[in-house]
Amino acid sequence: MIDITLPDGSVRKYERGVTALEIAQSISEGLARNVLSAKVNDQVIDATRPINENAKVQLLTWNDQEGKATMWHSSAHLMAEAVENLYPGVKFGIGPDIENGFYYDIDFGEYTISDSDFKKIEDKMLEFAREKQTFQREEVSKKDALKYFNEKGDEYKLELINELEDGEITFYKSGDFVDLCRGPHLPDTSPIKAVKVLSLAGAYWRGNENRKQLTRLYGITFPKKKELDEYLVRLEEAKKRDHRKIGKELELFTFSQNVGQGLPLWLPNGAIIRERLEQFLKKVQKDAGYLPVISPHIGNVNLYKTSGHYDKYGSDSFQPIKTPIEGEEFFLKPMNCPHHCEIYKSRPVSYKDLPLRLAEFGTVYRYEQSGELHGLTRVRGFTQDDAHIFCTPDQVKDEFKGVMAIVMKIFKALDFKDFIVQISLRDKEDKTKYIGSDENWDKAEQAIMEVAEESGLDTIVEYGEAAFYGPKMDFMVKDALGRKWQLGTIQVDYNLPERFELEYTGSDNEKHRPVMIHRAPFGSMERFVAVLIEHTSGKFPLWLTPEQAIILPISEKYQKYAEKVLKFLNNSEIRAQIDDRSEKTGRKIRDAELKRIPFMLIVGEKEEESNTVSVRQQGTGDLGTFELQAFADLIHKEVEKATENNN
RNA sequence: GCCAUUGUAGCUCAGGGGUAGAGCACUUCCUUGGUAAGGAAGAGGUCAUGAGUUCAAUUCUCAUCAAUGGCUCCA
Repeated sequence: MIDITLPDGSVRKYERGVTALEIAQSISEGLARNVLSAKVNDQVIDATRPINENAKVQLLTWNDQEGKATMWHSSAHLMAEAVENLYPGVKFGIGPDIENGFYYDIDFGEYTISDSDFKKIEDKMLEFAREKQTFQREEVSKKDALKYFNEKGDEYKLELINELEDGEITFYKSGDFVDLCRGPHLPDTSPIKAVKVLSLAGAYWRGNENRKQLTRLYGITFPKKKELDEYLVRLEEAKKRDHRKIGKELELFTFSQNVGQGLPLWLPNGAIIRERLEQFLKKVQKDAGYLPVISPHIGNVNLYKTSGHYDKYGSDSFQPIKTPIEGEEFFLKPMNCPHHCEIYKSRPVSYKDLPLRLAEFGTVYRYEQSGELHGLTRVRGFTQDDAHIFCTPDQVKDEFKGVMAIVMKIFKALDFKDFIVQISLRDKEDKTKYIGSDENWDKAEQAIMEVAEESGLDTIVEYGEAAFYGPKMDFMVKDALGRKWQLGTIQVDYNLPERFELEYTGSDNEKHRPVMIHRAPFGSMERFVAVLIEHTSGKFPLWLTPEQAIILPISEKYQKYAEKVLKFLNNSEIRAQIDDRSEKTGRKIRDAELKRIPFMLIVGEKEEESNTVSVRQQGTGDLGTFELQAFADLIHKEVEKATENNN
């Protein structure tokens, strides 16, 4: 007999070789029906695998993320089985579960497949699922594994098997489909009641663009039809928050083929929001000792040869502009740092001048691959809220901390709670991708790790994700559809000061090399506004919104009074307009609601007589009658509340 | 850049080898109204661009451009 410890701490005795499924059955039939897999001593395994020694066992169901993962992983096999049945001879790459569902990379060979084929794949999957096919695990020798896929002619699986050790190779068989797989899997296919093949995409084998592109099919499955329907509704809801859609509806920005791909045009409403954000950050930065600078949009090719960017990105940039007579070459600036280095060099610097913090909302241009462009989040021309801090090595940590404080201030002001802090360090294996000395890299990486630890924020560390010139800390936020975007960034750089031979005179009257910190709390104005739109569904905080109030006269008779109210509001620094169309009040309210204008001020006979406004709040409803000054105070108080936190 | 899909009025979309339609928005007129759509009339499109097939192409074919979902990339 062995002791099985359940999550509630209770210990039960079972025969050696008991399975999680049997344990579930011993507790209740209902539980047994719902068990998808099991966590045994922190390892997730098939619910049908024997347990041979004392263990902690957690039964995993649809309510556990790991249970879902098991179901989706098995669903990937089910989809592969369906595809193999419908398109004999196709070859398979990998097919893992993902955050929402699963995918399988498939080489369809001669077949061409499009989304019109999804239905029959789904139908076949459901057909197999209803057969209650079991997932049978089999340990196979490397030799036998190679033999099987050699006969099948699947070079992708052969490649994977060749990288595995003999003795750790397992196959799973469901129906007629046999796959190389570590598992775990469902006991059988019966929990899969609703399936949806979501999309198809090209995906390079092993993520390498020089290798063959396979067809990736994305799908998701559920134990109940209703849950699938709800998921699809949620997807539709999320799409309504898409910044591209809201940007169009609220007239925030647009694109024109005549201007060019990835080159956003900010419309007045969007420009107001962006300006407000810039003003806000400028004030914060002024208080934090930053100095404004302005640099041109192009720079001589030699500047980028000095910085090292020319070698690294020269051929992947917009190509140089040439002067007609001299033939001098200029690049559109892809970043502001080389210009700022030259500003640093414009006069001798003493240690007393440090830290020197040079800030600029600098517009940069990068040639992004056409397939990568995406609304405002990935563009070819954008404005960074950039600054470069030049300091002594001793000041790095404090400066880094100071920047983090600014990022947190911004996130707090805009109520961004759900962000990821990622620290990107060098690839441990391949250090040839980076410029700069080992010693300097170690110093920089250590400083970041220390500050991160002291900040108390949850961080994730990624090796191999560093910029080529230094390690960095990025602040990532998810968009409406769960895609991650990098916003703020802080990067330590020991390399550019070397390349530009930056110096300062120390208290010892010797020359020393400063350290540089690149930082952009918003990241880019374009991307930040995009994420802000998706987080707020276009209901911007009062201090940012383009139009804070709209005055709705009941009829033309009250136009004069409406103008008086408008004048008062404008004098009180409140952004407002009058809806003077000859429409009914209900219509004006509806339109203002849809435009997400925070306050609607209804004025008619009553209001004119008493010198008041009837206030309706967007999304909330009637707030009652306010004296003009009382309404202005209400707005000012709310704006202050939001901005006070920030200062 | 690669794979798949898409491109018809300002927006959302229907249509289809014989030179185009709806709703909303817009303009004008009527209506002067109290918390999410008042009524009528009118104006709007080389059917993304270019070539080919055809008596005839917005519709079929090809190319180009752009957008969408991914992959790769992202100083």
